Amino acid sequence: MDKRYDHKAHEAKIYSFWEKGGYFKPKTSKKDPFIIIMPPPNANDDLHIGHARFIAIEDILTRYHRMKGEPTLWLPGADHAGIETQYVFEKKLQEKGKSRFDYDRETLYKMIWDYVQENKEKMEGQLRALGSSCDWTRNKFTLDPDIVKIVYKTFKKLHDDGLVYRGERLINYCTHCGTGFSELEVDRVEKTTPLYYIKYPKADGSGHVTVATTRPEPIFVDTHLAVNPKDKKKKDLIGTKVLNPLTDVEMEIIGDSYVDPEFGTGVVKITPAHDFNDFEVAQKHDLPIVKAINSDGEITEAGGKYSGMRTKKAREAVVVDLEKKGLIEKIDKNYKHVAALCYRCKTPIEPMPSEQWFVKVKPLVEKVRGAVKTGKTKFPAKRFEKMFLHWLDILYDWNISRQIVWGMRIPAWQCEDCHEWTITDGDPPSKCKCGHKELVQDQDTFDTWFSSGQWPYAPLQTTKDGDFERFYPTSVMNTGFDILPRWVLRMMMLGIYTTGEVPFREVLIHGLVRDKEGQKISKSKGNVINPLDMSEKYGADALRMGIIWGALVENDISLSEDNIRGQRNFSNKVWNITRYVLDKTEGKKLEFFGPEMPKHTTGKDLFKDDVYSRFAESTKKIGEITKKLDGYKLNEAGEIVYQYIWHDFADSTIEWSKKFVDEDSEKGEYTRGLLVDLLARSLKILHPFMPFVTEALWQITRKEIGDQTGNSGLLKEKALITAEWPKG
RNA sequence: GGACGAGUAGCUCAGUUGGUUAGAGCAUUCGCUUGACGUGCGAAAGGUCGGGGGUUCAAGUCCCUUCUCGUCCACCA
Repeated sequence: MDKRYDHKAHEAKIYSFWEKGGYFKPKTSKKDPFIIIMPPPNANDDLHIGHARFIAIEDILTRYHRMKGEPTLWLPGADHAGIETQYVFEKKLQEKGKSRFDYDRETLYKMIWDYVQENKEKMEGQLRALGSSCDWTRNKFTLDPDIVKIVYKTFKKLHDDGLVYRGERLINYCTHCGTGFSELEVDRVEKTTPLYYIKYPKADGSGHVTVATTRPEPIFVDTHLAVNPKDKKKKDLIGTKVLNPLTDVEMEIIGDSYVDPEFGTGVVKITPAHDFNDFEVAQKHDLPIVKAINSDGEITEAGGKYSGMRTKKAREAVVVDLEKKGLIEKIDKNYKHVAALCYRCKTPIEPMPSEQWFVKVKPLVEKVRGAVKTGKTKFPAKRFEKMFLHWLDILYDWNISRQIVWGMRIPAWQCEDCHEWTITDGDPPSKCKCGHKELVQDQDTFDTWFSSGQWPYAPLQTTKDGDFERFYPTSVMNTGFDILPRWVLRMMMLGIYTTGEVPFREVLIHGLVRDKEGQKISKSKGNVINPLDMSEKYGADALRMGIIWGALVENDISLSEDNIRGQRNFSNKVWNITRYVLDKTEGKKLEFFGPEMPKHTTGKDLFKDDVYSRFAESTKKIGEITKKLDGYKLNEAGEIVYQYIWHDFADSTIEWSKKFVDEDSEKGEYTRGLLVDLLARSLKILHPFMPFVTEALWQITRKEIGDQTGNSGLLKEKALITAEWPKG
């Protein structure tokens, strides 16, 4: 054996030994299965350090349960990631001076498809490099035809059950991405914007009413103002008329309780087409909804002289015109308000009236709430349960249409004659209910979360016969808190709706990976830690241990290269422990107390007492580690393993052993036996954390001294990955 | 405006139901080199557990209050 552990010489070989040997596949056993569906990484980029963390977490759990003899499945996959991928791809096009409008739908789709396939393969290689023990024979992609079929079926079922409707609603529209979003895909950022106080002349010429607004540009389509009927000072205005400051058209003042008398001037202009509150008010009062802004972010034809201008320019022009007319009372330039931005590209979101497919969430949400309250799905970290339940309270109907090409095209066809929609589970209908045969498919695709919301069951229904029955509901869903509403919530809604059971029994939330100063990692800060570079430099084992070390799973973690280097040193320590044990035992006679705990001789034989207590210490530590793993305290489990192997086994027992280990006496034989026993146990308990070095050492140890261990049962398994987890 | 989390050694973090001298890793200081490993070994130093008050025989741990960070939510034009 080399003096040092060289991870490059072993990792790839060990991985292919596992994969070719079929060790990642769930075995049959009477025990309850353990299954994690991997949150499918987006197939549009390399894995980043955040992926490395969830890979470490899920692989530790998977390997631990596999060693406990449970039928264990970690199911890998990749996400087409609709808007995300289209955004990344469009950036690439931009670099080449092109845009999505230069290609027809089919060509663009094909180009993104090829791009994604290439990335997907690369990403899968990276998952392997980090030691992921997922079952590649069950690998799935969200756009696999059988998955798409399932998603379509769900859509049709929802529609047949009256839970999907098409309606004109205000949606969150990003003029840059060219698509609408659900409210969960909108970022809110505090911004300082001018607040304009605009005078509306009263129609009877008796003065004016002042309105405060941050958005003067759509004033020309406004037809109403509103005040609070409970506002003593303002309520007399209800029913009176003012003139539109830009068009001089008469506008009526209405009363609605949503107006806050304390804010601004207590008078609000109503722009139903571009503001969610105003839209609601307009529906209540049956006001006209006139679009002032189109999907490119330009003023519509209704805007007269402003039409064609982008909103920002139009605003400037409107303000200039109002100033000329002397209708601006004042401008508060330090007004802070919360702006809605596209979560993808940070362009301001325009509320826009549009026809889209919506899912009624109320009935689905109630079942989700029930499942959480009754503990069918648990959150080991309680605070996330609270957060989750809060989300349930504030959910709106879910807009699932996206105006992008990349994704699953919605299986809905509109009749050119009667304009009725026909929904199928994928195949185009031959004719409309009215008998007409000319039907046109909806141009839109599904929200990615609509398909990934079905990920806990869709792959299982397509992999192997019986998988779904065997493995659903899944054991643990591990994901970041940031997609708790976007993803976990959708999976719960759709999972319960489609299968009648919760999609997972526990939701294990993990925190962010931060740099060593605790700062968020971002390209712009230049503090990116590339997991593959780290793995290349210090070994995948060191990276994995480093990335779970020092913080509970649910908390943010600060990762430093020093930390990873420390773990590399640990992997080397284990290597040298094995080297020592093999050096002292190879070809020598070994004696074991046997697989059962040796009897304590209580002072009659001091040597045997020593052996006993060293063995007992390991058993005690194994018990602690097992308990920590069962409670998802991975860092604490890892730290005990580290502490035990380095300080108890190496620093204490190995140093002690040097007194007897070379003797040909009974003491020598028992000492050597103890070393082998503790080595085997150490490799086992470390394996989930550092799979490569431990498996490499297991193989070497078996080869060197496997036939000396007699019927002790130590080292009996051909592969450590499926060796039996020791009893604590 | 609400809700939540964090504040423990120089740094990053553990400390389950309150119970001996408060722990780990990294960093620091000192000392060890033929004999598993210098990616090593041995030792040391370092904390009035954010501040204040309370409950208790006993509080980092429970209660109240306060300060400082951070996160999430919210339609205030």
